[in-house]
Amino acid sequence: MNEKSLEMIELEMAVLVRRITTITAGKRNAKLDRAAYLLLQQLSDNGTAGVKTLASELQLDISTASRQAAALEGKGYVKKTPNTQDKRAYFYQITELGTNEWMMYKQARLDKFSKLLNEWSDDERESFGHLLHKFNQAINKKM
Amino acid sequence: MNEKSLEMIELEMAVLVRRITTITAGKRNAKLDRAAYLLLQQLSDNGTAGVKTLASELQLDISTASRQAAALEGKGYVKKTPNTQDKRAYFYQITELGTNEWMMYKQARLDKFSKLLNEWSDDERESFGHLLHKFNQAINKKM
DNA sequence: TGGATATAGTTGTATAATACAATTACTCAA
DNA sequence: TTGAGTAATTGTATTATACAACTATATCCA
Repeated sequence: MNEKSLEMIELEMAVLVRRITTITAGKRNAKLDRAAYLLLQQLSDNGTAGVKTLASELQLDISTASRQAAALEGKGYVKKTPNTQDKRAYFYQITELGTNEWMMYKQARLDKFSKLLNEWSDDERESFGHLLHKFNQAINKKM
Repeated sequence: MNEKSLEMIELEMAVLVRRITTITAGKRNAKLDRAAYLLLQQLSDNGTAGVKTLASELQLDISTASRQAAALEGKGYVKKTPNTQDKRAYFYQITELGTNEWMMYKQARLDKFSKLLNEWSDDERESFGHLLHKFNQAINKKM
């Protein structure tokens, strides 16, 4: 294995996380944070789910997922309905308001990425997306 | 611009940050955290620096950099010497102990990445490192 | 030259995201 | 029918961060 590439990935990954933390830290006024965004994305993609499922999909502790879901419910972005089969459990479902907010937030993110990457070639963007996906899969599989 | 690639990057980036947060969150016993690691890296690469410089290089608030530097000084990983030219300021320098810890932490990270990426081709690893670097530069320039 | 302004660093305080532990209410199987 | 297991919530602690107030020093200019 080429050690130089490995070192580059290792370093740039640390820097990337630092930068993204900086960017997403200051936004006090934003209606959605990254965690909420991914949670809504899950519900939007896969329909209803309970806290346990959400936590496992997002690789969060159940308690964290529970608080996030409760926060989103408070804002009216998700609806919580009791599971009549299993009275311990609930179904969470994204609301129309939640869908709207989620789509607006997503569009804002897309705009930001679009500006960041507007000088890249189509090849580079495609390759980057593909490799990021592959990397995330590797994490899922191996950690 | 190919919208599909953009959407892929946007989504995978959110997932990546989530995964990395999960990975780095639980490590109570680790001697270094990511922030400290980057700070030591700066001092290791560029020699001495004051808090203000470190903060600006890491894109942290000065107060945060100050606390991190103080924490590292407490552990004996950096040495703080007064700047005799400007008595408001100090020079921070990595110690031998700090260098050792930093190198061990770095090696542990490299091992982890090595395992994650061991099924990738050299081309993929090189390309990923290069694109990550390019992305970080874009963030630096445009945000 | 001395007072106003700027700067390096520290410390107080607040916030956000998280994990772990304890608890509650319920389910299920022996 | 009771005891082990489970879904969710809530209490508590930790960590990383930013912003604001402050201290000590430096610099600038009238």
